[in-house]
Order: sequence, then C-alpha cells, then structure tokens
Amino acid sequence: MNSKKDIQDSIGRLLKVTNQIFETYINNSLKEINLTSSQIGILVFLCYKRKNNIDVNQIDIQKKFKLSNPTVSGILDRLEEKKFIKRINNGRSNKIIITDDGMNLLDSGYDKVKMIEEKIIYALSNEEKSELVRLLVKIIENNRIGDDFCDKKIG
Amino acid sequence: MNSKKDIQDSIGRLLKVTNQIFETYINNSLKEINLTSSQIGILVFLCYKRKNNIDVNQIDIQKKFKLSNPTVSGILDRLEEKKFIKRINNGRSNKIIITDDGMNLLDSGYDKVKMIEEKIIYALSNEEKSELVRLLVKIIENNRIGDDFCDKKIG
DNA sequence: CTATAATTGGTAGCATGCTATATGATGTGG
DNA sequence: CCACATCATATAGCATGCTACCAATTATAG
Repeated sequence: MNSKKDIQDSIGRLLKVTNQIFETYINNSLKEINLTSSQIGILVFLCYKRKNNIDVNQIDIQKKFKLSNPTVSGILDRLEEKKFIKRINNGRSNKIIITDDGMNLLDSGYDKVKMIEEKIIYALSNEEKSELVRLLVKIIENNRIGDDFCDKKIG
Repeated sequence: MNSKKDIQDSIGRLLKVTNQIFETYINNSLKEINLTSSQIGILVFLCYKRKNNIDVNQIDIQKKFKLSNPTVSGILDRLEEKKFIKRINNGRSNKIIITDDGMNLLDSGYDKVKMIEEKIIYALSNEEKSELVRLLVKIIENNRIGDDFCDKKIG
C-alpha cells in the first residue's frame, strides 16, 4: 500500500541510528578524559602500530577508517594540540606517532569504550555478536577502494 | 600478545566505518537533487506520516532517528529553506509538514537511495540481509530512551 | 634534465552531530 | 490567579564528516 514505508527501516538508516547510539554513549564516557570516539579510534590504531614497529602516515589512517584527508587532518590537529600524538614531517608525508602520554591515556580509555560497547550490545548472544561482526566486515571488504592495509615495516 | 588490537575491530568501529560507506555513497548520489542522507531520511519519514494522516512535530523526529533537538532543528532549517517542508507553529510545538515539492522530490530520491544501498550490500544473501536488519533492530530496541514511536492520530 | 603527473597533506566552507543554555508556552500547586 | 516546573524549540559553540581546491614533494616520461 505504501511504497515509501520500507526505506524508513532500510539497512542504511538502521546502521545510522545504531552508530548514533554507539557514538553518543562513547563520547559521553570519554569526555572525562578529554577524548572523542573518533580520536580514541585513531589512538588505538596508532598504539597497535607503534607496538609492532609499523610506520603510519595520514593516508594509512584514511584507509583504515574510510575517512577523507581533511577529516583525518583535523582530528590529528586536535590530538597533536593535546600532545597525544606527534607529526614528524618526512618530505611530502608525515609520520604519525602516538606519544607516551597518548599510550598512558589508552590504559583507561580503552576499558571505558569496551565497557560501554558491551552494555549497548548486552542483548546479543555471543553468536549474534560474531555474526554481526562477520556481516559488517563483509560489507566493508566488498567496498574497499584501494585499501591495501598498507603495513610498511620500518626498515 | 597485544591487548589493544581487538578494539580496532570492535562492533563500534565496524559500525562506524560501515555507516561511513553508506553515508558517503548516498550523499554523492543525492547531490544532484540537492539533498543529503539525513535530509532524505526525514523527508521519507514525513512523507509516510503525511500519507497516513499522522501529525509530526520535532520531537517525533528526534526519537525516530535518535538525534538531539539542535541537530533536527538545523536539518529542518535547511529543508524549510529549500521549501521541501513547512513548519506550522502551534503554541509551543511545530507541526512539520512535507510540501508537495518535497513529495515530488522523493519520487526520484527514493529510488536513488534504494539503488545505492543495494549496491553496497550486494555481497550479502537475502538471509544475511534479514539477519543484519534483525540484529540492528535488536540493538536499537534495547537502547531506546523513552522512544514510544508516538503516532498521534490527527483528531 | 626538465616537464608533467601522481602523491601527500593542508585550508576553506559547508552539513550534521553534540552539550549547554535561553526562550516561550503549557501545566500545576498553592 | 500567580509562581514554578516542564515541555518544545532555538541559538551558540564545538567536533567530525564532506567536496573542492591549493602547495609541496616525488616519480616518471621524453
């Protein structure tokens, strides 16, 4: 009867609303340590790369999080201002390094995010959680545009 | 070995990246009809309500899309400026009505969004699509905060 | 070697999200 | 009826996302 009804519950809209819930809760939780959801995401990525001695530049972050260069540039500006990262200019690219302060912050920030996420998906069984992850990864994998997970070993 | 690795692929991050993919593709597709993903979402909602003679005010939109009042206020400002909606002040609340122009726009906009979404989730089987919808709805349902889907019939 | 293309990152300007706060209307208790 | 709380919306100021564009470096072709 009403051909316009279904789009209200399209996967796109449901994803957006669900993402909205995660972002809001996480941002509220991280406010006390002066971080946002996007910022901690990048910090965790940088932390992992630093521990594994892998160089990171801005493009790597753009690909990992599927963000544009001005978006990443802006987030890095704010992280640098707070001394959680450093940019080391290397010709035309910047090597992005998480500072010790940034690493220390993750000790508490990481747990906060994990706790909040668990709370939000509390209603899902372990099987459902795995299935959700599998489906999201499948969508992401099928929509990469030159995303080669470039892990340039420091040489 | 590395306790910080898993958060990179937490459900929160995967949702964010997936949502990012949807938003970017949809926004690019809708640019030619001067709409954004958020705007068309609200227009579709208003269209459905108008067809079913159900009044809508700003709060209803906030609840449906889990957005704050300033966010909705701003999107409505831009939709009103483009003459796709009207705000009819009714004491302390506004009745939000999609215009005929807005309805007409949806004829093409709706198909665009649907096509793009199909493309993005092309790799999923019908069962996987249903399962994804089910899981997302389950998360949303378990995180409502006074969301009563208020459908006030026009009396 | 030089001209041109590709790569990397930055800036401008905008839409969309937030919190905090203000404003005006409505409801309620005394 | 008046004081006060509550409700619906708006505004200010910020973070995060985008496209379009610019600057500088590096790679490549002739």
